[in-house]
Amino acid sequence: MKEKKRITLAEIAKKAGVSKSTVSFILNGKSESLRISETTRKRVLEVVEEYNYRPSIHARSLQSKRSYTVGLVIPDLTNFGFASIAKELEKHCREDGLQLLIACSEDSQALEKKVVEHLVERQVDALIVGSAMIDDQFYVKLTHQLPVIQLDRQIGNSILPLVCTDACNATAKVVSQLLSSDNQECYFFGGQLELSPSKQRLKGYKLGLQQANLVLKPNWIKHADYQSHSGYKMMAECMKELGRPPSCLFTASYILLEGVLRYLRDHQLLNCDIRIATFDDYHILDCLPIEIDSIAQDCTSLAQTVYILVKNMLNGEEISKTQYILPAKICWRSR
Amino acid sequence: MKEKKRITLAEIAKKAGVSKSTVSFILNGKSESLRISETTRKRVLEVVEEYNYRPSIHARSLQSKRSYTVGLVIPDLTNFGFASIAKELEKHCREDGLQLLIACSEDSQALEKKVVEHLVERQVDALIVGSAMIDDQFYVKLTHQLPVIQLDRQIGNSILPLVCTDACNATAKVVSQLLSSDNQECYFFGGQLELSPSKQRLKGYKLGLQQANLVLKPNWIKHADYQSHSGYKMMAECMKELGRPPSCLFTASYILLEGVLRYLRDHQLLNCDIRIATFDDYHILDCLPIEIDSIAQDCTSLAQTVYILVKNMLNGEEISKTQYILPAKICWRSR
DNA sequence: CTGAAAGCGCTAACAG
DNA sequence: CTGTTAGCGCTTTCAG
Repeated sequence: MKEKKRITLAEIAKKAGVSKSTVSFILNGKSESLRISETTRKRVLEVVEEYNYRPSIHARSLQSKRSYTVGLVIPDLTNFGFASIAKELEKHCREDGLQLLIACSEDSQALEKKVVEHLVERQVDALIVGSAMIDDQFYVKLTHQLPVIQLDRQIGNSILPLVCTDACNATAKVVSQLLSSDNQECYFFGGQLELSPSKQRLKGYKLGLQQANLVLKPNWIKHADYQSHSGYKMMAECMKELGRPPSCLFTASYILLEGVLRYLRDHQLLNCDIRIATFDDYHILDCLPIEIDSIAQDCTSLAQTVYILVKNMLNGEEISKTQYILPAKICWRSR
Repeated sequence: MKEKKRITLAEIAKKAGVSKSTVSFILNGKSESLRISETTRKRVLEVVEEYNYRPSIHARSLQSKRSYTVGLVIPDLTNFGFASIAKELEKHCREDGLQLLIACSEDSQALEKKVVEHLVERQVDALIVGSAMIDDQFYVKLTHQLPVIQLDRQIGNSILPLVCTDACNATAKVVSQLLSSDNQECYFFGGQLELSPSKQRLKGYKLGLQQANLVLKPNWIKHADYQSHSGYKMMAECMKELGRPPSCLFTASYILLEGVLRYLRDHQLLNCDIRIATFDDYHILDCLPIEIDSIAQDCTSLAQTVYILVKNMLNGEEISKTQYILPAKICWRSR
């Protein structure tokens, strides 16, 4: 591994017969304002081209106190939604010469704090977090150093900038549709209620019942955490209560749905009379014997919106609107 | 956003009443070799603690010509396997004070080249690539600047370091099991044959047939690309050829399987007599009416192995073994 | 229009 | 054992 040392600004300057600053100005598009002659400009650019010169990002960062990086903290990269957003964000960043730094918190508050601190040490210019915290104090403090934006999840009633999906209305719509064919029963399986998305989904569920003129029975609502086996257990509980599968069910996440489906499979109930809808959309839902309506987050818009927000904040622009609730997309399969 | 400017080494030194180098040495664990007195050491560390001082990574990078970052280029972050590996790698890196920079190539050679160049500009210390290239020349050149490691995919017969899954043997085992109950037919649906994983899976399929003493019929093998609708189309073709579903089928990826399942669903064939096995494991396979054996990559081991390799190369150690073919795990559901 | 020079914050010789 | 000093490569005044 030969350490072919990179060529520097100084060397380029010498080869082009000008001074370092001239090269620097040209490279940073300041030739205009400084009225650098077209000939020098061309000559310099040729040399730059010839030697395939690339400025050192570290030297620049040191100088400018910017790192040209953006931190993204999400609970889990293997979660399809977060992965999609990460992927889109990475593309946006790259196109602007920024670098996205991705870290996972695994939904642990302690780990989240740790990875954020790591990113801050790296001097990220901005931070985007899908947080598992229940108090935004930690992030509010950070705000003195860099812009912080909440993604997908709101910490309490934090007024920090936020971009997330309108889970409530989509859920309501899906749930009331579930009930349209005169069903008189609809269960809700959810995860940790502390998380803002959970709250919104539950709220939407209740709204949906209301819209269908159905009075909620307390035992219809079950929740534990977003794990497959929790879905399985809730289904088992439900069966015990009813002696049969519920006529309608809304699962607050795909992973819970998996648990439910596994239960049904294990008990030969895949062809029973049950209507299901779920939050999260996966292609596999097109392949199941049960027709399951689903709610898809618009990851492209989420990523785009959050990115624009980041850019604006980095440019120090005054932000008027800081909270964005984006509509979800409903994938109807039952009709 | 107040730019609370960070405290510097120099200030710490002044506050502790010592010189910059003393602080630097202490912070870099060189107190031993330089026999710095325990008292100064303690005093300095106290000041560091008090002001919560963190060295500037950029200044250090500029100086040391290392960026303390590792680049990871994968085709797609929303692919569960790659996401898992990325997640694990990120953890390993973070624990060592490195930062993982993730970028997606979307399986485009042009884009891959671009993102790699971006990462190289960022002066990543090492590069891990799940490449879509068919020629390793580009990477061999890079080798002069930094260590490059192939992950999951081998470019041609490239002798660059490689960590991947033993798809061949796992596939053979699964295929021969499919055929165990005296089936006389087994189709193979695959993706782009240029990609090394595809080759290995096909090879394994053939080996599996052989082990089951079945003679391959050319029309059993179909391939296009790794997209759901390709799986759908191959299945349609197959139906046309046979007038019925094949008795056995191996899909070379989960995404192709999805297409197949969608076809079966659309044509009310989910309960027909078909045996399927697939590469890639997903939990949802536990929930389907068809019992599908699957092959799971051991992402944890892949990540760990590739990380150890990276570390060794970064330490400039002589690497004796550079090609690692890790066993896959088979998830039996049919028995 | 262009060049000289002063840092950005840190490391590592080299002197004491 | 500790301090001085010279850069790392780039940006940016401030003088020509």
